Amino acid sequence: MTLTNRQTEIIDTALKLTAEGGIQELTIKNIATALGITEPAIYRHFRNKSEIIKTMIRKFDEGVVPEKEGMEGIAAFIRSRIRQVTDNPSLARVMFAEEMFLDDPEYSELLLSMMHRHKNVLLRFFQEAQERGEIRRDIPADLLFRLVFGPVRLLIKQWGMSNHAFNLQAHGEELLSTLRKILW
Amino acid sequence: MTLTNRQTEIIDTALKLTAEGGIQELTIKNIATALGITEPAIYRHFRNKSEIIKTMIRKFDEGVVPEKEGMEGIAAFIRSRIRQVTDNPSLARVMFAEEMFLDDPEYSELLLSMMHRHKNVLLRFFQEAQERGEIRRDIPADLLFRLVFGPVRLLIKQWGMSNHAFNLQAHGEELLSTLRKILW
Amino acid sequence: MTLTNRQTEIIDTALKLTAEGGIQELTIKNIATALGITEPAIYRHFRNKSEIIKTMIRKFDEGVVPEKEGMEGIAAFIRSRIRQVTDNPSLARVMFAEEMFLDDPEYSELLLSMMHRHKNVLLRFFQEAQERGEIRRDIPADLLFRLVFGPVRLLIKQWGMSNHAFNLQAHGEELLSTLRKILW
Amino acid sequence: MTLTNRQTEIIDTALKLTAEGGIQELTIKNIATALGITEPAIYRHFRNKSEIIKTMIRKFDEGVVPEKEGMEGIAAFIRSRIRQVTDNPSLARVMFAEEMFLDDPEYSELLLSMMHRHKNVLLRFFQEAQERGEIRRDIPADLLFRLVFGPVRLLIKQWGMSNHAFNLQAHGEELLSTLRKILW
DNA sequence: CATGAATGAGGATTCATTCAT
DNA sequence: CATGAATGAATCCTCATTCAT
Repeated sequence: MTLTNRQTEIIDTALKLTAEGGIQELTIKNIATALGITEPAIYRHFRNKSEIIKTMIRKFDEGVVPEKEGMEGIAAFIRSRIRQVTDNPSLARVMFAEEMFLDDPEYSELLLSMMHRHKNVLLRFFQEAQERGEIRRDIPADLLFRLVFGPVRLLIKQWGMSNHAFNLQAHGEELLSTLRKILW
Repeated sequence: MTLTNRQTEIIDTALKLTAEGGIQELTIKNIATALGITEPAIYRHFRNKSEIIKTMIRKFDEGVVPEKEGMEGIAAFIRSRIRQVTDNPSLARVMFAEEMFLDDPEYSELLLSMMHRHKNVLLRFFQEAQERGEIRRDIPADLLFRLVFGPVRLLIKQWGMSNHAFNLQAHGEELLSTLRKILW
Repeated sequence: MTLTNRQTEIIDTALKLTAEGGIQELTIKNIATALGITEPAIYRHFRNKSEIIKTMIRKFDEGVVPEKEGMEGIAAFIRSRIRQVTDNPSLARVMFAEEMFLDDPEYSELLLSMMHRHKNVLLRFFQEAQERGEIRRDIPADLLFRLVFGPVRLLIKQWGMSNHAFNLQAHGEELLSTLRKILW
Repeated sequence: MTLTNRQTEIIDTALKLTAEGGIQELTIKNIATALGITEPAIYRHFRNKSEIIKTMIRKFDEGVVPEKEGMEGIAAFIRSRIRQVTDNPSLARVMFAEEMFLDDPEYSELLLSMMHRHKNVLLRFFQEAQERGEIRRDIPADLLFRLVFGPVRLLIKQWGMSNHAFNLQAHGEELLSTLRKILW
């Protein structure tokens, strides 16, 4: 996914608009106005709105899957998510808002496939962590996934909804160490 | 919040439409068509679309706050959420999708105030639970909230996104007992 | 095909616009303005522009196929076409302009199927006429079709392009009797 | 009308596009894409779209008027039309579709003046043919024109609409000899 | 001779809402 | 309690054309 400068600008604007006002605010006109150009100009850079949204969604996914193993992999995944979100704070309000893209099956499928891909990677991490004794063994991987990523999602969401009122990174580390503590 | 029959029908339809296709599918026309009436007829029952959405949002909140204390209160809260959602499965895809209502400050405030109210009640429960020794004391209440309700939210969301592919109540109980175990 | 009053008005306007300025002039806005209403109002009466065009095309076909036989059938067909066109002069510039509707396969198919239906009826008439000795037998039916309907089409087209500068009915009768004479 | 190579390519593409999808498909973008160049490049070769269309229309007229007399002239005219169309099959669907160019008076006038010029030449041929006894004298020239060119037009149109499903030249000769026979 | 980026005008369509009946 | 007909505002998108490079 290599984007031109203008394309990146458009996607970033789209992200910001969606984060601030929901999908309803994501209109071609709003993007164009925010960029100081006219609506038709957008179409030189993306075939249609659908392509913009799909490119935006694909951005949620950028380089999150780490090349580690076990508990290390899990921690790396969480940290990469947090880094991604602090780098581009708009993501915090959009990344886990799958419902916002429900209207077009194309989007929901894209999102769902991303979710599943991540989940599979993480389930493997959990299994490894259990085998290595990094995590207690009496909790099924599925449940572990929920116990770990439920809080991570909620933390990021709270950070977004609070307009970044607290230090996400610090809270992320705190969450991580607490998770380590209670899951073993 | 006493609703006439027709009003209840309208809200339920609104809920279903939003759950299935996102906010974008929630149009007066879609509600009217689903109910087999015409668009102007809707306005006999609600002043405008805004009222419909706000009534819908208020439904997320129905009788969730239990009159218990400590760990009992927390468990009761979670069980009441799960009951609410199994009673009206559409809620699962809508209830925690705050981002969907971002476009109108009126909605986000309503939602946010609900979130805060719940959070305060729950923080009290956590404190009580810690004081009573039902929950370990070395985790700040804020973090506890995330650790408990992150997974609950994710569980309900997964149930909704999977089109109710698993037994939510059973998974809820499993989650609850695991939480008790690890937070001990 | 029963149309409401408004629908008939819309189709008649569409016909007139197309006749006067070609397909390019057939816009929802032009129809609406001609009728003194706004564009969205049109959509109360037709699902979309496509339905308007298809309804318009179907009008070319109204009651043209006579219940006669042989030469009588042919004459009746021609006279009914001429009557149809004098009743609604806009038809003259549209009816045989199949190329105007080339952009949508739905239209061209509709048009083509109409053409074929008519052709089949007429080929039968020609055959009957030849069997009865009303028409000379040394010309294949296909060619007869061209010899008769080529001139009819051209006559109607000339009438339309000349802004109805001559008496179509009289010229039609003249053409008819000449055809009888030369095809003897 | 001397055209550069690129101009000829543009006109041929325009012709093909119009033949295949009607005037609506004749856009600068479609021409450019078909030629593998960008839209602004078109404007190096034609001042504007109007010039393209007018050049295209003028092509309908290329070398059709023969230097013969009487029946010979008529036959030559028909044969030249058929040759023109077999040389460039797209013409078959465009040449006699005057209605397609109705939206701009400039085009319709151009087309009409062409039609009239041809008609005058042909009327002279008919007159000569009648004087020479090549054609029966009891039919007015106007009507003769319709009787001959109605079928010719229809034949060419049928050939175009059928995607050149039959041998146009052979059918043309058959039509010609039949015309000779019945008009004698 | 060609492109990349842009624009003003206009296209079809949808939306929430109103009003007379 | 409901409908039929309408509207203003907004949506996405396409078109011919321009201009700097």
